[in-house]
Parts: sequence; C-alpha cells; structure tokens
Amino acid sequence: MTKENKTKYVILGLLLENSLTGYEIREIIKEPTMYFWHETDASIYPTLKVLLREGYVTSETIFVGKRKKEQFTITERGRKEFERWYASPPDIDRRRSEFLLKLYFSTSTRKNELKHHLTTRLRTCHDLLEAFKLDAEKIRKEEPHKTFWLELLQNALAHCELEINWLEKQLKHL
Amino acid sequence: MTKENKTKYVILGLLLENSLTGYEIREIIKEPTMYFWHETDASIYPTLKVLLREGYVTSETIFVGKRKKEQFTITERGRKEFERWYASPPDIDRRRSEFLLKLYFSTSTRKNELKHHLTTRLRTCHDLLEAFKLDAEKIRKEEPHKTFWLELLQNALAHCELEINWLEKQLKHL
DNA sequence: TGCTGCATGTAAACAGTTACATGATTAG
DNA sequence: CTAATCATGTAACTGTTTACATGCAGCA
Repeated sequence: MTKENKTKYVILGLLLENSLTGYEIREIIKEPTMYFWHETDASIYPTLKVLLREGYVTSETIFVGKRKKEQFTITERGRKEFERWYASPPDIDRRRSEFLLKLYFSTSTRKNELKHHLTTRLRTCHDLLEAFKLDAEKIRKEEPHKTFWLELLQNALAHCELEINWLEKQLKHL
Repeated sequence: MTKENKTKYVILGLLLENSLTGYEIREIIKEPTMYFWHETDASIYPTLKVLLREGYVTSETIFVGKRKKEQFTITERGRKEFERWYASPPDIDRRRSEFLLKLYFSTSTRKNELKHHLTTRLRTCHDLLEAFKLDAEKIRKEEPHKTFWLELLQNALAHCELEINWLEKQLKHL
C-alpha cells in the first residue's frame, strides 16, 4: 500500500458541490460535522497547490466587495480521481488517544491525576455534545436534504452520550 | 506546544510493571485492549534505543533456552518521566477516519459503493466485538486485579455495539 | 526440507506539525 | 482607532510509514 495524502480527497470532496477558497475549506473542516477528520491549517494551501499542479482543480481570483480571494473549482479529472478514491476500501482507523492511553496506565497510586483527567474529559464531552446539537439544528434549517449528515451527527451524539455515562460511572467509583 | 514522541510513553508505561523485550512490547500493543493506540512495528526498536540513550531504560541480554533476547528495564529516571507525562493534560484526539469521511461524501449517486463500505465495516465491527470479548475473558482469568482494563474494554464494547446498530439501521434505509 | 513464528533491526521517503509571516477589511 | 476576523501562505523540523533485511528455533 502506497502512502496517499488524504487531505487531497477531503478537499476534492468539498469542491464537488461548490467552488471554494482555501479559507472556506479550512472553516468547513473545523465544523463539528467533520468531527471525524482533523486537519492542520497549514496543510490546506499547499495541498491546493498540489491539486492545481495535478490538474484536479482550477483556480480563479475573485472579488467579494473589495476582498480578494482565490477560488478553486474541481475539474472533470478531479471528479474522476475523487470517485476512484471513494470506491476504494477505506484505510483502517489509526487511532491514537492519549487520554485512553493514560487511563490504561491508571492505578491506585495515580488516583488524583486520574480523577482530574476524567473530569476534564467529561467537560469537553459536554461541550462537544452541545456543538453537535447546534450543528444538527443548523443543518436541519439550512441543508435539510443532507439527511445522511444528520445520521452521522446522530451517531456522534450517541457515542458522546455513551462516553459521558461511562465517565460519570468511573468518577462515582473513585 | 512542542512535539513529543508519544511512543516513548507507551513503552515506559508498559515497562513499569515488567521488564520486556521489543518484541513483547510490539505484541502487547497489538492486543485488543490497546485498541486506542496504534503503533507501527518499526517504531518500537528505534524508540527503545532513544530511551536507552536518554537513560530512561537499561537493557540486558538474556537467554531463554538458546534464544537470545534483549530485555529492557525502566530506570528511576524513566519512572519520573512517565509520571510527569501521566500528570500532564492529554493531547486532544486527532482523529482521522477515512471510513466516516467517505460516508460524509455519500450521495444517491454513490449508493452501491456506500452499501459496500457499510457492510464491510459491519463485518469488521463484529470481528472487533468478538476480539474484545475474548480479551476481556482473558483478563478476567489471568489478571483479575486489572479492573480498570475491564472497564475500558466494556466501554469499547459498548461503542462497538452502538456502531453495529447504527450501521444496520443505515443499511436498512438503503 | 520447508514453513511458521520468534526476534531484531535499518534507510529512505513522505506526511504532518509548529512556528513564523504578512496584510487587508469590517465591526464596534 | 483597534481588535477581531478574513485571507494566504512558507520553512524547518519531526514523526511515521513503507519496504527492505537477517537469522534462529521448533515443528511437521
């Protein structure tokens, strides 16, 4: 299996429906709906350049008011490449949760720290849950045809709730 | 935030209780209990060399029968470094699920491929569930004092079941 | 004799992160 | 006027992966 820059496919996928700027792509990836895909800001622009060079996208400079933007549009070649990727079997998730790793190494001698990690996590989980709910509302209003996105969010929400319950249970035991 | 080689801490953590060889560490990381931490084989040995150089571990050559092994033992310095890491706030999970990314880009025009991805995932989830169950049994028998590991596995199991239900629901809708 | 599992590694290539850099526009 | 947000990037570094490499032990 050769290495593939996966960032390419997120971008191509997002461009399927609309032409976008690098900044807009960054913002979309940051939204809660995209909870399963993390990307650092710095990777977007260079990847767009690569896609341009490979003929998967074209770009044009547009003006919105006085603001200058570089807008990218997917080409036929880009669409083909996206479909090729989509049909191929997805890579296994290479998960690395430092949080769970710490839990794995928890013992009675590290009880205080464990408690701290659990409560911190609980808080972030609650925040995440709220973010998911808000995002779901937004989709229901603005893009109600995206039913599958709602299913994905519903799934994320359920996992989140499960984790909250588990965390609360563990905290009670301490 | 400076980058930290996290592999170091998995190894140190595993060495807290027993002296181990590189091979043994590799095998432990592959077990289902460690589902939240992925590591490529090739990273173990070089990291052990680094830990040795930094004085976090010592090594000795042992013989089991005629077989030669290099066994690593954590030092006091190594234990301190582990505790420092343990107490520090865990990094946020940088998740990248190519599977969910494909789901995100699913539309009616890609229904067949979607179905294929869902059924494949369903199968791996079932396999995973079985692996978790077997592993839990093993821990109950061999290391019954590791109650927290069982809690972790219980959690993983619940998430797994949740995903299976979700996948089945989505498949029904197609 | 040949296969499987044990056991330990290296080198090159690539992906991803951090930190740095710049400047324009808009809302308060 | 000034802070926040929009907008686009680059360079250096480090982490991670792939592919390659070797050889012994035990068993059928």
